Amino acid sequence: MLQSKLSNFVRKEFPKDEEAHNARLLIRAGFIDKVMAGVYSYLPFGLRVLSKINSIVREEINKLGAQEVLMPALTPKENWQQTGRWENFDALFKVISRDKKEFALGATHEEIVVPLSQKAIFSYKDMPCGFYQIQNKFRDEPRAKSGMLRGREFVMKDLYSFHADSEDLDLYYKKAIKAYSNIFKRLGLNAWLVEASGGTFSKYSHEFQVFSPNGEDSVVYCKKCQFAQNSEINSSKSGDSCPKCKGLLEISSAIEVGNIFKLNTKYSDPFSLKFRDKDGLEKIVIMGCYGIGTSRLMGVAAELFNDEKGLIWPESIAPFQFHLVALGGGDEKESKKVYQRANKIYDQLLKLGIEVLYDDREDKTPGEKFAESDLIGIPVRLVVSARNGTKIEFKKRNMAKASLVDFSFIKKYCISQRD
RNA sequence: CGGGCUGUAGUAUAAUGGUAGUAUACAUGCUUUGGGAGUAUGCGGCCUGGGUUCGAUUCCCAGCAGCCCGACCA
Repeated sequence: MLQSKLSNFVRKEFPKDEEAHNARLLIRAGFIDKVMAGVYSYLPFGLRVLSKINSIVREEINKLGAQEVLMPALTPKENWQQTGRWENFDALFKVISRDKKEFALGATHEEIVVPLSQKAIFSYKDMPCGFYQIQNKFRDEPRAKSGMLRGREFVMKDLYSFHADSEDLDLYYKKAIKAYSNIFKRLGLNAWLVEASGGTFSKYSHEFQVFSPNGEDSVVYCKKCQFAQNSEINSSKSGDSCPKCKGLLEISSAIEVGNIFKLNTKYSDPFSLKFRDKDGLEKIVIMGCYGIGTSRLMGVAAELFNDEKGLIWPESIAPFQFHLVALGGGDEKESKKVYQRANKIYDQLLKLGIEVLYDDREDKTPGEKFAESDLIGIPVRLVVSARNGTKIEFKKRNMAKASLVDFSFIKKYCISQRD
């Protein structure tokens, strides 16, 4: 994309109404805009990152065999009454229509997906079966905080699985854990699988937690055997011995990036979601649910991957792979040549199918271009200038050193990245 | 929902019971071009309502909004 044609949302100052590192950086670098507490717009750069996260999640969940659907955000009161959550779910956003009918904005979709699956699940042969969606969720949080980490509207992938028996659920659950691990690995996140309470969903659950000093959660963990529990179900202190391997327990604050539950019949019961089993008997469907906040993941990445100059995106979710920066100025003829060379490189990169942001703005000084480039945090910066002649300066965002290369090097680099 | 802090220009900030300042951004000109350039000119502002006062952006009260702590967090 040509930067000269893009609206520039980059700011010189951090916003005063955000304290959370992730939101400060994302807003300043022009990825998101704050609309109100806990609600943000995704700007061109931010949307690219979010879309990439969603794509990775989609790929891995598709591999699980789940089917993507899109359910409504506006949902009927009756469904929530059926499960008792119209009254019990405090964070449910409720809206009233002009004829005084009440609705809920989707905070989670058991109440919608169960009646939906009722239309496709009749036999044990119809299972296992999984439906998922990537959609905006609404939660009336008592207090929105930590920037993108706890919003009132956010993007979430929610998957619901349906099974004839609990063994099949166990199997699916294990596969889901693997899928989630793949997702976090691809995002460059070191996520721990942590046992947690099930809240109102079920007896217990598993969370995926990324350690960070700014996390809301607290995790008790053992490096030796990977034992990990949320502090809400384990009151051990740092230095206590691990119940599994007697190793040393440690405690870290952490950000929850995924949560999976065995729902069993909690939501199939109220809707009488039944099927005919091999033995001819009618039985109740067993369920699991699996959530990942993809907009939160963007916040987590921003929270973790940065330095004093700005963001540093992992390749897999960077808004662009290359930031091509042309430095004109000085002698007019030389300047023209620089932009001509840069234009050509831009075209060549596009032909290679590379996502490249091209800073072709002739009215910006080098200092401003560099500062903005670092702030945006694209993994590789390519500089074309009179000083570099026909060579291109190649610099990784997370490295201090730059090197002068030919286009053939860049081509090779792109190919190596694909493998 | 309790407690605390804060609302000044697009953004970030300063001062003040009596004409609101700086930086940046924006517009125009000239100069400049490898780490947020220089210069000149211009445009642009005190959250809302009430109270005290001759006079309130400033003090008081309320509301609204934002942030933080707590409670909550499916």
